[in-house]
Amino acid sequence: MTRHNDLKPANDDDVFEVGSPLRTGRLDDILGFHLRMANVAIYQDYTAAMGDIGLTQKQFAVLELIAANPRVSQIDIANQLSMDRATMMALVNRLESRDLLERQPSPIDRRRQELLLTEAGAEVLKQARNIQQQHELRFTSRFSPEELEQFIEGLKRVYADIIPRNSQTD
Amino acid sequence: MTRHNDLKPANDDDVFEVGSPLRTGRLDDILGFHLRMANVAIYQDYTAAMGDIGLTQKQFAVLELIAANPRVSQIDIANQLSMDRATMMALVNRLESRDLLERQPSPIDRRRQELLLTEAGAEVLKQARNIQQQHELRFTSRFSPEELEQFIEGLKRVYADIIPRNSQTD
DNA sequence: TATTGTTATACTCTATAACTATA
DNA sequence: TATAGTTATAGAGTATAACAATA
Repeated sequence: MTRHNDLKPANDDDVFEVGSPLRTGRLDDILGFHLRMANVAIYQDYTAAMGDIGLTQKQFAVLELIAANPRVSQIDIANQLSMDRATMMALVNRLESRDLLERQPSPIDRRRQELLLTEAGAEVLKQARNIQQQHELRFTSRFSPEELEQFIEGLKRVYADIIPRNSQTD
Repeated sequence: MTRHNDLKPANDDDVFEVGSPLRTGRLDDILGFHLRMANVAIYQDYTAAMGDIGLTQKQFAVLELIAANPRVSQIDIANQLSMDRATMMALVNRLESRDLLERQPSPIDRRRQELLLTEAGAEVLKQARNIQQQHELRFTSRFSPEELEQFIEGLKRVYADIIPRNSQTD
């Protein structure tokens, strides 16, 4: 229950008591640390909420991208999400084996497989959207509309120059 | 290079051109999506920057927490980072096998192992901090001090009620 | 030559369950 | 009974490299 580590406070601003969190030390000054913690918090709530459906955040994003861009290729989705082709392949395989999407060879470019939601996929996506909305609200409700807009703008600033991962040399 | 998918724009605000990113559709309204993209952007830059040292973000955080809380136990670190005990175990094993930290049985509570940085661990942490600082700056430089403070406050709001994962029933 | 899909391998992280020794 | 550490297993994501078919 309690820690035996309640000694050696680093400074007066950072004393801790039994049962309190650890000193975060230098981590507290690191943007990436807070970003990761926020991501973990959302990931955990998302996963718990989505339990029955069993769609990961990435899988959900892929289904949404296919819904918004029918007949999109794996590589375009991968680039959009800054994922590797091979990772995308594995992810699409999983969704295909659950019959949530299908691959169709492109008539224009025969290297390509076009991705389409199945009826089951569209149905699952619909259910997932509802759950996601509830989940989302548990976090967005902590912000005023103006705050939220500004916050999301900050997030976009962080990933503004994110790199497509399947471009050049291989 | 180009996509063959340049048809069926969803609406006038969302037309896309050849070579442009996909339509993100509903994803654009999802806080968790932007948070994950921001996290991916930082993760990729971090990983590239930390290449030679080979410390993951989590491993770096664990070393920092040990540095700030000498003789801390695995479970306290796990709770602080909202990680599972078993995951923490594996992570500490990796760091121990690289001689970056050592486990010492607690004289007070013999169930516990106290964690301490080795000299090599302290040295690696020092190097990692320098690299991390350069990396960090590539993102924080996009914010004014006031913007950054507000942005981080938002992140903290998101993970304010994050759950310790090793508390109750198991 | 470059691109898309594909397969294979290896590592990390995550989640769960169970066991042990200690409290 | 509950806790800390431990072990084992399985699924998911990530990174890299290579190959075939096609552009």
